[in-house]
Amino acid sequence: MPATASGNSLRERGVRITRQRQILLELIDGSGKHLDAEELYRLAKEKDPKLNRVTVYRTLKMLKKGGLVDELDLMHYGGDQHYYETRLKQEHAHIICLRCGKVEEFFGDPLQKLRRQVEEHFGFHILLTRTEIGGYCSHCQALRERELEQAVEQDAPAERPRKRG
Amino acid sequence: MPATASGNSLRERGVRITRQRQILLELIDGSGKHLDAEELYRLAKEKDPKLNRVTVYRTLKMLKKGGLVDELDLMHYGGDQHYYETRLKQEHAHIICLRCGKVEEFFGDPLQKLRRQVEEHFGFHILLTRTEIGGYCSHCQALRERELEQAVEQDAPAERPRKRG
DNA sequence: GTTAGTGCAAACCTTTTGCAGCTCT
DNA sequence: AGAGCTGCAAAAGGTTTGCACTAAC
Repeated sequence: MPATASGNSLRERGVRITRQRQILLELIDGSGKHLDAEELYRLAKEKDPKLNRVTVYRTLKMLKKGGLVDELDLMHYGGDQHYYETRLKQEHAHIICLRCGKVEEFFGDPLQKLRRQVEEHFGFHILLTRTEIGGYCSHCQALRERELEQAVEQDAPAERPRKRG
Repeated sequence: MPATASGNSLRERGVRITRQRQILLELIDGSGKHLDAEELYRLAKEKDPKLNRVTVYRTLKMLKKGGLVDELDLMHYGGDQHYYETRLKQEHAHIICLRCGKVEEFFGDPLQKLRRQVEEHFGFHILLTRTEIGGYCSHCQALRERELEQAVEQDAPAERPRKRG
């Protein structure tokens, strides 16, 4: 169970495993999606209504610092918040459809090659990497074209969804 | 000059070239660095003290939308603000030293290969990409080690009371 | 003259901080 | 017992919006 693994690894560093942290770790590990702080908070409150938003932020910060989770921006698709995922062994890129918001993950040798080349070329010691690719998924490409045609007809440009506003 | 090129390209889209926009375009194009909104605002005010911060944000948004500038996060090195650069013909990664903040740019075939593979593999239509790599530059690696050693020494002068003394 | 763009103030969203009290070890 | 963690309130940082006025075309 990944949550337990993280728990152990944290415990060894002298970090206390509180009820709140267990809940949050399980959610980050268990949910198949990339959660942002607010969504994580919402889910966590279902398990413990007293759990505070601040605790979510503090826990995320700690996990980030400890290298247990990675922080993503997902091309700011949904706004300026950050998304989180448990750190995998293998590097991968995130591919975000700017129309439907679907996120794909790409594991491939260009990423490892990039890493190696950067280390060699600059003598750089890499700690974290983030590769994000935005555009339209195969499904949305046709739909997008139709949208644009309609937009021209109606002179009403379609904006992508935002949380604010 | 790039500012003029951008200006023309904008004009063709029916965007008005105001004094404020000229100033901002020149700054983004001319400065060798990656500026964030606040720094851009500061520099712009030197040329026109009446220019408003909001205009900076609105102009950046427009340029982003128009594909004339790219938005970077630089691994949130300096906080949660965004940085901007004029869009180059060639894709490149940003390599950020998390100690000194120095930013290197890497142009290399892994990036083109990544792009091609993602397009082929997912049938994805790529609009923008962002690759950021954080770590320690060659210069800072040694300094970082020394910092850590000193931190340990100052933490535990004679003994090393891990849990209690 | 139109219409897009600006400045100003105020709102907004996300994240952080200070502090008193609670809890894990 | 005591450092570490939590909750609450409040603030901070970065960005956006509403509206009346101004300026580019």
